[in-house]
Amino acid sequence: MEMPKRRSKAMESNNTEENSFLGNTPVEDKTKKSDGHDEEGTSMEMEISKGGHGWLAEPEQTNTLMPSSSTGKDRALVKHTQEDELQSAKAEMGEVREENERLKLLLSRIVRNYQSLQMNFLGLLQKDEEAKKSMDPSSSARDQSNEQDEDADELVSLSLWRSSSTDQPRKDEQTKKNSHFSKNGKGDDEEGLNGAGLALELGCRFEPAADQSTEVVMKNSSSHNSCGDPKEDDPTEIWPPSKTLKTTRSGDDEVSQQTHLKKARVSVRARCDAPTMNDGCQWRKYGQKIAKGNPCPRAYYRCTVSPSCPVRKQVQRCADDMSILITTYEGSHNHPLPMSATAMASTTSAAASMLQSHSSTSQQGHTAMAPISASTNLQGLNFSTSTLSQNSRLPQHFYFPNSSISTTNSHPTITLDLTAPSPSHFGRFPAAVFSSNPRYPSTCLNFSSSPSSSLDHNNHTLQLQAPWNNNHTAAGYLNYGNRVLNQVGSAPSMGKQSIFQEPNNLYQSYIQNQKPPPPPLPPPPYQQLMLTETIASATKAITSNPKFQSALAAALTSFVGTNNGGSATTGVTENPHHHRHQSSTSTESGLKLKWAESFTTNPIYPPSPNGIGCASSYLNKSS
DNA sequence: CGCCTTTGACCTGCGC
DNA sequence: GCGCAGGTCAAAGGCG
Repeated sequence: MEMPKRRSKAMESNNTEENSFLGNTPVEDKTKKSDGHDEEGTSMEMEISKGGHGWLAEPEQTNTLMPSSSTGKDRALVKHTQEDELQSAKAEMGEVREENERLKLLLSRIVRNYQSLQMNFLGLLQKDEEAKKSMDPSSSARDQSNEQDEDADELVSLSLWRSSSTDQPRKDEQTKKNSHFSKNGKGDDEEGLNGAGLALELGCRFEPAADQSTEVVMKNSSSHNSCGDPKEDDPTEIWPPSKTLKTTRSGDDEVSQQTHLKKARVSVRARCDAPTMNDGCQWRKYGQKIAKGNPCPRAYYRCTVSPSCPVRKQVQRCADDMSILITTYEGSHNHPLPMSATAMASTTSAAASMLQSHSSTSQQGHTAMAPISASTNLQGLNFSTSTLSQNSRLPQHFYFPNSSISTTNSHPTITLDLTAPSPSHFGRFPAAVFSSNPRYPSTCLNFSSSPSSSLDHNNHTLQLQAPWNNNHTAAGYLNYGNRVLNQVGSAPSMGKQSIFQEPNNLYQSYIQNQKPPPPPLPPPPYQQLMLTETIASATKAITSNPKFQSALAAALTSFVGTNNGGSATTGVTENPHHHRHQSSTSTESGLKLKWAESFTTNPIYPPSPNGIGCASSYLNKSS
């Protein structure tokens, strides 16, 4: 256990050296880029720089067109210079155009793939409904129905891996997928691309058996975020050079890799009155500790779905706001997950992968900024890691100068902030707040609402509102818009919350004063809407709404500095079954209308006949 | 009776 | 090397 640590230290220094440019200013990045080598994504960076996006503003450009007023020589010189600049600018424009074309292509692929999945989903949905209808008292019918239900469940799970809509036998599919993960070294085929990374990665579909599967799981789930993305199979592309060094040097690749991966954590901040968030998994508490700096005890849970499951979670109330529950996940499940747990699992897995990406590119320690991989797979915030290697070379990142809300110093932590402090709703995009702890980058994907719905084209943010707390479930519906946060990172999520949290602070104070311990009564059903739902629903809205798709395209255009040779791995993954469950089985009264409203524009997931747009009933199965 | 939580002890890693 | 803090273990007790 010590060795990996020491190695990782060395790695960090290595990494720091290799990625030292990450701390450079955008201008420096630009300098690097403009020496003629157009690696993937470079032009996009340039586009961003030129596009008026504040964080990549480029002062150089402004000088080139300075009017000259002196002699003819000077004038000629200036003119010459200007022509050069013009030419280079034109060349850059061309590159940008190419890049845009590629991204358009990518987007269209994503859309096509999505539509295909949608068709599949609808078909399955119909089947399912027919099966339910045909459920009669006869045992045979029931058996059949049950079988179908099981199949459906299985389909759900299996489909999570699908990056195409093919209907292969499920068992085979799963097997293939698993082997595909570990073996498929190429992926330039359509399936690999599949909507250019439109992998339905929900992360936790592994053969629940072997001990060594754990290692595979760790590798797959954390570094392979998009099953269809072939590049992830190359460890050197997944891991920063230093990390690769680490694993190769040790001669104990899997163990050390796993050791490393275990350190990656995903922290979820959500308002929740319950002692723990219902994330769909089964947990057993194995310890509790008072952590320094927080009077609230930290509870340690381990996943009990499978005895060998390495996943741990820590639950702790936020010291500043007791209504906020901070749940930190570590590890990846090595067993099939309940439906209700897939979204969270995929989210954490994906976020962890994203974190790995950050780790690979921002091990600068003192730099309180974390780059973001531009690849945002919004199935549960599935941030593809396939562009890792490029990220490490191409500093297309966002820099946010703030420290993280992360509570750990020894683990790279990504924080998903799902606090929903304000009932205001429209025009939100998740705000990605990036920060770092002293040693590891920490990323905060802030899903909290923002005080303003104004449009600002300097940033592309996505905000989702989590319907966690009963007190905020009035706003517990999803909205999206094209809202931009200026200097998102300049205010850490906590601070950010404080900006627009006043009404809730009142409530929270009230809560804290009135009932320090969470009420023992079970919350209304809609209160149990879990992160899974929020994320999945967000995904739903994200993927189904053309507006969002265009927004996504914009985000891609702005964010994606890396493009895998036209097969950028960014993709919006879909889990049709997941949606089916969510959209068809809801019994939540508080949310249903809102959800329904949110998805009214969604032709794929219309509100259920009874007007229920989104459900969490499947969550209750496991609770 | 079995499962779960509690809780003190112990282990490990990290900083000084 | 030492101390601190985080994390885990495992016995004891509670609960259904």
